[in-house]
Amino acid sequence: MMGKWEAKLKQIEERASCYERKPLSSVYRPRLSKPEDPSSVWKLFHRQNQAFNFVKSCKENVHVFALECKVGDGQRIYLVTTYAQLWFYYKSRKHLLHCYEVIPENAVCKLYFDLEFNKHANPEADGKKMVVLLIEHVCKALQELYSVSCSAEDVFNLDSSTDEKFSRHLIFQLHDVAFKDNIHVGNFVRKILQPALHLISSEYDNRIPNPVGHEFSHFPETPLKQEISFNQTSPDKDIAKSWTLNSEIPERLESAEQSSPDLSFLVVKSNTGEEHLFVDLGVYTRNRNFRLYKSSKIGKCVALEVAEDNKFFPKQSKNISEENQYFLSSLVSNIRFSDSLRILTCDTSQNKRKRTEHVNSTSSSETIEGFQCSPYPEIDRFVLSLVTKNDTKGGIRRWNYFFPEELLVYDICRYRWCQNIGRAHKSNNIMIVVDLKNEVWYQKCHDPVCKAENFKSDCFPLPAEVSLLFLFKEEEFTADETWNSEAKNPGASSDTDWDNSTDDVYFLQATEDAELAEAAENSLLSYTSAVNEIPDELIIEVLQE
DNA sequence: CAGCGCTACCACACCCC
DNA sequence: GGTGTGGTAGCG
Repeated sequence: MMGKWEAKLKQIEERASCYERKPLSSVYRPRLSKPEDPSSVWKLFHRQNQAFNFVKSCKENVHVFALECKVGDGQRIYLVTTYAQLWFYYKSRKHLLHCYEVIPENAVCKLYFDLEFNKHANPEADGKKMVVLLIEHVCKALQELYSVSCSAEDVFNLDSSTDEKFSRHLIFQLHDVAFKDNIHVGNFVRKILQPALHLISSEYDNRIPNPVGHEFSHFPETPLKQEISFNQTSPDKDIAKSWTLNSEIPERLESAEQSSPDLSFLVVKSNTGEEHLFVDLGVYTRNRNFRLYKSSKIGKCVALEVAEDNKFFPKQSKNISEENQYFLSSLVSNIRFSDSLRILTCDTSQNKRKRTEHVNSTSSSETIEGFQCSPYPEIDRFVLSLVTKNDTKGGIRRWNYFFPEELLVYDICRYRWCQNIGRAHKSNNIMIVVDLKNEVWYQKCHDPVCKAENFKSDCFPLPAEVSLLFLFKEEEFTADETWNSEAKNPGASSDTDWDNSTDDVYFLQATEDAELAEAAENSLLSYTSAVNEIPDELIIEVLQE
């Protein structure tokens, strides 16, 4: 035991001295080149953190990929480049044979599945049929929980089977729909597969109370989990409770349609004879590595290829080859912005409770605002001025930047005035969308009714000072060393704030989490606690539960 | 010189009947 | 025996 600690300590000391010798020398300082120069980005890192920090400092729309090293022990290095450039070197399949997409935490992503079973242990299992049934079940659940319509033709079906193993990846190509991040995808998948989980573990049967008597509600604000007390000291128990709560919804839906879905086809045996699910539930963790189309694991020579029963065919394009289209479709975190993009969420009630607790404990303090700034403090201030009328002082809950369209989307809190209905919403928040390209702003909102009609307010011009500042941002760019103190104090921002801005602006989805992570970079020890302190309140999309 | 993020599992301590 | 805690091996 002591040896472990000593080894760890030594490791940390070594790293510390390494950082001292080369203090953040990898901070990327782009030249002030013309924007139309398509400068190439191709950079390797030994550490995932460094790769993501580089992405943030990079003005191109780049992504992190993991490459398996020659040594067969699962060691990886991290490549940062654009999708286009990766494909250019990747397509010949002479290099980059064992490549993984890193699905970034907190990034919007597609619904995806990793499916597998051992053929010898399940001689009677018909893999293709199981895929068909699973897709049917998932589509039905998407319809019932989110009113999202899709079918097998929207599911990119990739095969990596061997004689030993049936193995597939499914990547759902939903139209104008994405999940908030892959943690939410995991919550959704576990939720809709609960009937199958019951079949495996009889323990669950004892824990789940009869749902009769609970009212079904589409809204998470409904206090239907009031009876559950918060139990800080027992995380395991908490999880069990959240399962219990989540199980209420599918069971009620089942009873509503007079038939409970038979998910017994999902139960397979492992080579040791234990019962498992056909669906691998272990692929929904932060920064999950997901093998790329046409890549193989390092020890094996079986790559992911389009399955023979795949029914998804990407749109033909003049500029992009069909193979490239398949490649782009296979990328879980490759989400194109569209004006009507819907972000689906699926929280465990455990997380919801945590968030509510946190809001309750901090909402009165000043600290929240400090973390709610985007890299554009001037625009933040303008947006805040828009959501301040009389006594109502709105705030910025979080912001997203969409690279190709140059859109800043602000989620507003404490101010719900909606131009569509001419009054404030009772329980749904609004958004302010800032279009940097066209120098206008408009309002949208999270209310299901407004969403259903795809409401978007008239466009209003951005004030001259905001537009002008944006024009000058390239010139004003300098290296940033003063980020920490500035970011936590947006009110006192000066023009040096633009130094920070260029860091995060081109990130597909930058949240306060990402900012904090960077803020804590100089202090590795404070990283965890800082992230835990992020104030985060109720969910955006409210169609689930 | 150099991966990452979990979860299942174990050993142990404490508590209560 | 039940329950919580801290630490680790090993899986994906």
